[in-house]
Amino acid sequence: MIIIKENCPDIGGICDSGQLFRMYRRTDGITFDLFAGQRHLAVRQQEPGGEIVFDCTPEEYEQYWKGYFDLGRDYKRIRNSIDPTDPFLTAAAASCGGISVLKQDVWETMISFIISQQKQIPSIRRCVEALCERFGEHYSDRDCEWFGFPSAEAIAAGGPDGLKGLSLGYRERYIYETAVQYLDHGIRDEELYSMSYENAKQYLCSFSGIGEKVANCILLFGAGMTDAFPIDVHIKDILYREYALPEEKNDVSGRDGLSLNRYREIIDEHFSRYKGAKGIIQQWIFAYELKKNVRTPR
DNA sequence: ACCCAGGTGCTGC
DNA sequence: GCAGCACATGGG
Repeated sequence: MIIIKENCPDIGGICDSGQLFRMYRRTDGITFDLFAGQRHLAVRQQEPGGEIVFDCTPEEYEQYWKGYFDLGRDYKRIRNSIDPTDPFLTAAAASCGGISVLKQDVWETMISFIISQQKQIPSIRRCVEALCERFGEHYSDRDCEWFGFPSAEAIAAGGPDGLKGLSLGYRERYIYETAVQYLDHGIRDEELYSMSYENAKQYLCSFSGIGEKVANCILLFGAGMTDAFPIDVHIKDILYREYALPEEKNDVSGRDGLSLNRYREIIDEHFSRYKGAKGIIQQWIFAYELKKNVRTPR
């Protein structure tokens, strides 16, 4: 058991944040089961931001989970740096500023976010879990049974048709091809960490089914590149609604009325001041938007 | 029946 | 460079 008392992230908020897909809330509402790579971790937290209990050894904590939850970063400083004249961001940080950006396994993040495209989060969770059941190794500890995240070897060995029946749709081909490509030219996670943002993004985009948005998710949630800023439909909704100019909103109908480069411009204008934490801010406004849309948006 | 989801790749200009 | 389109599957 490891107990953290100071500067604790919001574990429930992380569970619902959409940056990972294999974390589950138990029926007691305060215990969470997290599956990452081949590992299982039980975490308990009575209230958001309160004391955290990790069910693991000190070695496992120091070696893996501490970095995984990004506990070495001063999140309070980031919250305090927020522009008080920005009402949306101020509200988002008040509601979701306890969410830390995770450092997940790169391969797992690649496949998870290839699956994520054109899917809602509950559906992504089911697909990732089904993939683990088919190709992952089986494990158990004293209170849990689970499947580890499958290796590239396992997926490639299944062949092009090995992914059928998992509701992956057109992403089947992307996943199989990426597994084969990864065996051919995949690099170690540490090598990716040491690359420049641009080179790392270019490398990731060389895989089938990984484009600009998914690459940014991998860099943010898997490589610790905290200035990566994935632009998805929810972020577009936010930027259009909260930050676009009234004139330009007059001309067009909705989020698709603005070009991708215009969105990049808006991000530059309002978020570049948070250098080193731009992606963390992205995660906070994304999670805040999800939370607000808890029932039938539009 | 219709629209949408943490998009990507391909075509044609 | 950018717009337009096909690509599966499930939910509202």
